[in-house]
Amino acid sequence: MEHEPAPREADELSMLDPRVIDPRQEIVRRAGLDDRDVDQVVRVMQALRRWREADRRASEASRRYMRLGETDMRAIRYLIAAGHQGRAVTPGALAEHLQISTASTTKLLDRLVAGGHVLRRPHPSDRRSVVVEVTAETRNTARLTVGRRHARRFDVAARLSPAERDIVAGFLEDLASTADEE
Amino acid sequence: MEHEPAPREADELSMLDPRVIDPRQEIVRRAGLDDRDVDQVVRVMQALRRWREADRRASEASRRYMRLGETDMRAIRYLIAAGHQGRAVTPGALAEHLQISTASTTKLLDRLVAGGHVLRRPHPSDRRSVVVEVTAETRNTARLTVGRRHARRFDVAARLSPAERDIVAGFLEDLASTADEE
DNA sequence: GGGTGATCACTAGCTTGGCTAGCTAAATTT
DNA sequence: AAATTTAGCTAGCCAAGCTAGTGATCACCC
Repeated sequence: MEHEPAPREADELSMLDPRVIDPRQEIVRRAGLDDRDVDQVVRVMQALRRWREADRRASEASRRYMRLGETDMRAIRYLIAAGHQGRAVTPGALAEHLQISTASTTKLLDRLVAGGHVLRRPHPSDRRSVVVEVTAETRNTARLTVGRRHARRFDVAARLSPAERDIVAGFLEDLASTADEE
Repeated sequence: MEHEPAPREADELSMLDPRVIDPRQEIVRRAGLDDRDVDQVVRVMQALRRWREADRRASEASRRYMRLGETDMRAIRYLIAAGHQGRAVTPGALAEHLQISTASTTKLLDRLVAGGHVLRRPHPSDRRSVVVEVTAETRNTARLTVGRRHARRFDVAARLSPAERDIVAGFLEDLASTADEE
């Protein structure tokens, strides 16, 4: 088995280039760019894709390490963050955040309880309900694995100058709100 | 915080701030940053997360539109890209690309064939094998939905100056290779 | 207070999309 | 020509979603 770093990425690249996806070049014409500009923009978009893929792989690795599914990991991250802010989380709130049904959340919690990752405690004021808490051990493990990934990311951003950080942050914010449109 | 539109986002923010995730502040100390720097870097990372989330939602929307699962959509994108380069794709190659078993690929192709998205043709030179092709209609639909998303992204990058594009691309490339480390 | 509808988590049972194991036909190697 | 490898498929399992429906509790309104 060969660990191909290159062709994997290259395979889908054609869809990133507006000259390919949009044969009539409307996008390019509208933006008023020349070929050099287009190449540069494509480079940005390739980099964006590369990062997203790399990050996906990395977070998959830490999930594997903790033997958790994707949703399970999201749940734990959410619970840790909420706990950090002193907010109690009920199964219903968790379902809402994860955008899954409450039935699936019950099963999710059963899994996490069985794995020793969370506890169900009685809700202090509503006897129908429950408060979910992450165990100390899982919290620490998650902090270590997620934290390390974050630290590396952080270092990269830290190397930028303040002006560069503004440019990058502004670009990403624009991108995010554009993606959310419509 | 500031203009945060979604509490949804804010919920997980604490894990993005190294002052929270790393109480002993080793990350910050190592990078030699003051509080203002940290805020700025955190802003970059929040923006990065916001974009990733927004993009995830957007691509989910186009999957819903085409009534396809995540893997199914990836498969179609791959097939379209390959077709564009004149490369024939076999089920085996698709399995390799998607990183799923060949058995799952058979089922995947059954689904896609049933939905009228792809065709199985006999392989021209290997009678054990098969060539998979996307139907013209699905290709067009995919181009429209994926393409529109891309066009919007493209426009954002196009608004940057050439120098800014270099900064952004460089940053993202660093980020990607850092994420792949270890 | 006492009834009534809403809300909470949970259970039961289905569906989907992965997986491994094993098959047959064809290609390739010896 | 025989043996091995490779390609895709079938059979059957499992994990993690879903919808529908339940019982307990809450909140409101008379």
